[in-house]
Order: sequence, then C-alpha cells, then structure tokens
Amino acid sequence: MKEPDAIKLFIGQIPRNLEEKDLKPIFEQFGKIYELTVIKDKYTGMHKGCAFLTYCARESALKAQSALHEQKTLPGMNRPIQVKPADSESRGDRKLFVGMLGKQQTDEDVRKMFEPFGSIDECTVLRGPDGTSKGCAFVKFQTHAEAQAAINALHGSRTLPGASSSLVVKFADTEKERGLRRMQQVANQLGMFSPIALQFGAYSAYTQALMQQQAALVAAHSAYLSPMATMAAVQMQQMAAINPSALIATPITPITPSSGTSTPPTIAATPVSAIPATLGVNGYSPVPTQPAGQPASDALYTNGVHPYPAQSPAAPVDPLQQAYAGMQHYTAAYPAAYGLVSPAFPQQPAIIAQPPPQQQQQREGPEGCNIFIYHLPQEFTDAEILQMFLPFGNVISAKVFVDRATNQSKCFGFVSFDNPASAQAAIQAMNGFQIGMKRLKVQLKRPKDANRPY
DNA sequence: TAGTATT
Repeated sequence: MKEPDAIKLFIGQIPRNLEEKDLKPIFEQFGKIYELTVIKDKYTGMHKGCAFLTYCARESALKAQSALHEQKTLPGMNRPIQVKPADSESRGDRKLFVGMLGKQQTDEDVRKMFEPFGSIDECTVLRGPDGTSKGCAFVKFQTHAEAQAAINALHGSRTLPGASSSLVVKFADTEKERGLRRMQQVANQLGMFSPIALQFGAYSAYTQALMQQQAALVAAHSAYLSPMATMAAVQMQQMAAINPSALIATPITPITPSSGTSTPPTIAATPVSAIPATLGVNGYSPVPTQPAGQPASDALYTNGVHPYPAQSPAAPVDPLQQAYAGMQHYTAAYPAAYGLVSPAFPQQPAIIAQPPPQQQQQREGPEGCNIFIYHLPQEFTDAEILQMFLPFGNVISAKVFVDRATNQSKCFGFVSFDNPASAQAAIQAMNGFQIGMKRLKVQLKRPKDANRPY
C-alpha cells in the first residue's frame, strides 16, 4: 500500500474550513494518497489549520512538495501553503534559535552567517506585525552535526550592532520547553515574581486547563452563533494558549456591535449553563492535568495561601481565585454578547436552535472517587461544575441537585471521577475555594450506608 | 530573544 521510504508531509496554512475531502483533490494530482489527516485540537476538535499527508509513493511527496510548498496561497490565507516533511520525519535536533540579532539583519544576512556550517533548510528572522525584527531567528540545518558546528563557531562570538549582548546560538526549544516558557510568561503576567510564586506549577497547569475548557465551551457554543463569535472563540483559544491573563482582561464585548445595551453582564443574570456539553465522548472531555500527588500541587497549598473555609474574609486573595473570578466574568459576558451579536445576523437561528442540554443521569464512581460539593453558586449547573472539576481528571458524572418544584439549584452537587487520586486532588484544590461571597465545601461523598452524624 | 500550525 505504502512504500517503505514514503515521507509523511506536514501541510500548513490551510483554511480552517477545509476538511480532508476538500484537500484531497489538491494533493491527488501528485499521486495516490495513502493517508491525509487534518490536525485538530485534542479537546475542542478545533481545526488547527494544518494537516499530515502521506502518499503511497515517496516520489509523489517530493513532487507535491516542489510544486506546492510556498507556491500558492489557499483562499483566505495570507501566507502560502506549506508542504514539507513532518517533524517526525526529521533526524535529530537540527533547528537553531538565534538571539541577539540586530534589528537590521534580514533573513539573507542571517543565512550568510550560517551557511558556512552546512546546508540550510530554513532561515527566518522573527518579525512583529509591523515588520520590525524581533532580534531573533530560526535557522534549520539539514543535519544535527551542522547545527552543532554553527553553535560552536557562532554562539557568543560577536555582538551585533543594536544588540544588547553577544550573539546567542542554541538549539530551539523542544515542545516541552516551549510549554514551560509559556507557563513562565503566564506567571510573570500575573505578577508572580516571588520565589514562592515560582513554585506554583500546579497553578499554571490548572489555569491552562481551565482556559482550555473555557475556550472549548465557547467554541462549542459558537457553532450556533455568528462567524464573529466563532472568530472570538478562536482568538480566545489562542490567547488561552499563550496568555490567560489577557483572556481575563479582555471580555468578549469588543466584538459586539454597540447597540445601546448597557446592562453589565453578571453571571447570575445569564448563566452559561445552556451550553451543550459537546466535548468528547459522553460530553466529557478528559484533561491530562492530574495535579494529584505532584509536588507542585503540594507546594500550592503550603505557602500561606491555603484556601480554607475558616479563613478570615480579609485573608490575602489567592491569585488562583482571582483568575477564576476573571473567567467567570468572561463566561458571564458571553451570553450578553450573544444577545447583541444575534440581531446583526438575522439569518442565524436564535437561541432555540440549541440542542437541549444533555441531561446526564448521575453516575456513581467507585468508592473514594465521588465528591460532594456544597455552597455552589445558585446559577451553577451540571455544565459549570463539570468545567470546574475537569482539570483534576476524568469526570464520569457531574450533577447539581435541583429542586423539582422550582427547578432551582439546591446549591450542592456531586462529581464522580474514575479514580480516587483525582477526587483527592479536586478536594485538595477546591475545598474552601471562594466564588463570589461563598466558599465551596468539597469533600468525599459519604457512602450510602454510612451513619449519618446529623 | 521563541514563529503560523506537528498526530
């Protein structure tokens, strides 16, 4: 079916509305396709604007690459299509990050500097939106040895005009390192400069997981909304990936046409609970973050910011809670935006177009996996507590108890995980967590046959 | 001084 020396290609700069079936005709002309997969976000299913393509024959891949790479631009894109071997095809580490360039150096200048050390596959100076150099570049050699030779010869070898220190030449960050860098940026933006704050590994992970979930929520919801709302969701996801604090500080209102509505959104007025749980199987989306038992998780609550119900109201505010409050504001703003966006797009179905929220029956997890949550905000529904507890593991059930007569929340609920460690992590992190004027009470659910102490 | 994306 596929030649043993077939090459997997990475295809970049694909419009997000193109799926496999749309892309197939573009690539089929170079040979029989073995596999073509659009890359989607693991959690949100959102099209990432790129794909993997493997032809049965190696030759087809080479033909496609030379015919298409940087040769044409797909509709709606402002950069040409990328067709090149996927990272997984490359041998070893051969990509360099070059820092402390002068602002004047162009791609060509950098290329000249590096070409004595080997064959360069790619050389790009990073530039801001206005075209000014960011003073750094990526240079990819064909082999690891060439890249290493360039480091040996060039790193620290000179100081370029306009640069504040000597030239930096090193291997570009791996994916993992990039993640760390992002977390550090997040920490910095939230003002967490102290050595104690630097231990907040769990905080970053938690925040990022929550941001992902929030973005997913809006993404799911926006399927029923306007293109503008969808764009906002995309932007939001991008921001969540790099800068949760920007997300918090940037409510969705800027995308809404101003139409005289001045009611400030509040979570009580318009809960997001109507958002269908369309995230993954059974409406539940697993999150990899498992703070359970991790040292960072312990550090989070041994540094004087332990959230606890008995804590004085004047206690210092946990930045985690601030972040959470910010997100509430964000999600609360969303329905308000909906109300404003909708009339501008009369062809869009109104809110009745939403499928009915999936009413999941409460499911019990194994002993030790079920938690009880009390003091929930009145407007929290299954969807909200699901969102709140997803970062701690695989949630198999999330249920807010509702008064049958009034359909009002009784302000308590149950969440079940598929393992006890997740339940413990959730209790550790969320018991005493302040939301508005309330602090959550989070504890293991009593076994059915337990003696009732009161 | 870290890109437009890499299962």
